[in-house]
Amino acid sequence: MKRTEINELLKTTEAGHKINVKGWVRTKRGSKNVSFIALNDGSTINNIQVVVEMNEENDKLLERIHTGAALSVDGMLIESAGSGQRVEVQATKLEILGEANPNEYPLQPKKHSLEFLREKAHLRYRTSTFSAIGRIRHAMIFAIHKFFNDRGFYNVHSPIITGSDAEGAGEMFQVTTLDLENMPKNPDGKIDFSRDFFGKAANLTVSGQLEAELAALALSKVYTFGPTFRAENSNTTRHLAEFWMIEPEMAFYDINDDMDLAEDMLKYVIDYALEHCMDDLLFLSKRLEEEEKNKKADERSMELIEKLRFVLDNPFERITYTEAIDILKNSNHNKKKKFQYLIEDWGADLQSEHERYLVEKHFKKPVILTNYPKDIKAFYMKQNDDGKTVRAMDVLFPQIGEIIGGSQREEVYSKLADRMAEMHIPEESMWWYLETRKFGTVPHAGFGLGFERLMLFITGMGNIRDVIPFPRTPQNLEF
RNA sequence: UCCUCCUUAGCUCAGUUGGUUAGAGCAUCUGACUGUUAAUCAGAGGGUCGUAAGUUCAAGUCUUACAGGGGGAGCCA
Repeated sequence: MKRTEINELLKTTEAGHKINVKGWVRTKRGSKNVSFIALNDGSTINNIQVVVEMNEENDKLLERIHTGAALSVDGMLIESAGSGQRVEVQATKLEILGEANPNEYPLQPKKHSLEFLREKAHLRYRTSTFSAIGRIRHAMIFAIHKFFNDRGFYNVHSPIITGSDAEGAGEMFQVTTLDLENMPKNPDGKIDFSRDFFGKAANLTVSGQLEAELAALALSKVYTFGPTFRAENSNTTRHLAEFWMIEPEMAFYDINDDMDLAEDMLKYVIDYALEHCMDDLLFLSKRLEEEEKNKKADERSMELIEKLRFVLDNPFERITYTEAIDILKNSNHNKKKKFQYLIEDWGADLQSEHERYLVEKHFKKPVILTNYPKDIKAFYMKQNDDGKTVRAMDVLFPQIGEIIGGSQREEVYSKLADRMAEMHIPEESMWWYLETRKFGTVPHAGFGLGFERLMLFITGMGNIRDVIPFPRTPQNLEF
C-alpha cells in the first residue's frame, strides 16, 4: 500500500479508510489490552498515534519496538477514541523496518540538553527541536529565493574557490593539491604555487560580493546565496567557520534603496515563517518559555511569536553612526560607567554592548546604523563628501547584534583606487574589480545577510551551532 | 586568542563545614492495570564521581596539570 505522510493524515477530515504510514517511534505506552505508539516521519512536528490491540503476534513485535525504531504500519485511519488527538491509526499490520536497541540508542522521550545533542549531531534531527529547526530552515531558504525572484532579481552562483586574497573579510582557508609533506619551493625558500593546481595560491571564498557586483553591473539586480568560509578563530554563539550568506547587489541603488530592500526582505521572511511554520514556531516558543522560567525576571525576553510580530509591525530605526555616538555618550549607562568600554571619542568602533544598548534599551527595536567612519570599514564603500565617513549600513537586531552589513559601493575609479592604495590592497590582484569602474560605472549598493543569524532570530535559539545541521567551528569536525 | 564556569548512573540533576554502604526523576528489565497522551503503580539491575598527580587519619567535596563541554569578549555575517 502507498505510504501517506503524517501531515496529510492529520489534515484528513474523512476517517474510516485504509492507509499505510511509516516513521520513527517517539514513545510507546502499553496496558493489558492495547498499546499506543507515537509515530513521527518528519513531515510535521506532530505525531500520529498508532493503536495496537494486544494479541500473541503483536505482543512479540511490541517487545522489539522502542523509542527510535522505524516502523511501517498498515491500518485504518479512524476518529480517535481518546481525547488527545482527532484521528489515529488502528493498526492491522505492524512491520519493524529498523530496531533501535534501547540500551544503546541515546535519545529518550524527554528533554535533552542542546549540548548533549550537539555531540549526537547524527541523530539530533530526530528530536522535535531539531526537526522543527530543519523545516523552518528550509522554509526560510525558499522564502528568500521567492522574495528576490518575485522582485526581478537573478540568482548568481559566485565561485567557492577563489584566487583573490584581498576581499578583506577575514582569514581564509587555503585550498591546495600540493603535497603537504613535500612542498615545492622557490629559490628564495617560499612555496612555489605555480606548481599548484591553479598555478597560483587558492582559497575558499569569504564573500561572493565582489563577483555579485560584476553581475549586478550587467543584470541590474542579482543575489547570491551560498556557503562562505572564514578561518577566524572565533568561539562564540554567533560565528561559524562555514556559513551561508545571502548577498544582493543592485545597480542604480543608493544607500537608502539598500536599506529599504534590507528591511523589506527581513520582514518578508519573518511574515513567511509566521504564515507557513506556525506549528514549529509554537513548539520552539513553548520550549523557550520553559527555559526562560529559570532566568531572573529582568533577563527574560519577549515571547518568540510576539517578538517576530513586533519586528514585523514596527519600522526599523535609522540613525547615523554620529547620532549613535551622541546617544551612547549622553546615556546614563555611559555616565554611570556601566559600559565596559566607555564611549569618549568619535571614530571608535562600537562594541557589542553598545549595539545591544541601542537596540534593546534605547530604541527597543531593530536599528539601522549608517555613515560609519571610513577607517573602520571596508575599502569598497562609497565615500561621503565629508571625507570622514562612508555609506555603510548595518542592521542590528535584538540579542543577535549585526544581522546585515552592507553599503553603497564606491563607483568612482580614482576614489576607489586611492582607497585601495591607502589600505595596501594590491591593485594587480583586483584589476578586474577596478575595471568595472572604468567601463560604464554606475552607482550601486548591496548587503550581506548571515543566513544562520537570521535563523537564530526566527527560531529564538541561542547558539548558532544549533541552527545549521553540521556546524563547523574551531576544533570541531566530527560530523 | 583572552577571561570565566562546568564535568557524579544511558539522560537530567541533588550530594551539607572533607567523615561510615554516593541519592532522585526519566530510560532499561520484571510484574500490575480495559484507551494511554513524555501514561500510572510496585519492584529490580545500573556509578573505579572526566583523567592523572598531590594535601590529609580520611577526598565526589581541597590543590595542580591535562582532556572535553558551556558562557562572555575580540574578529564579523
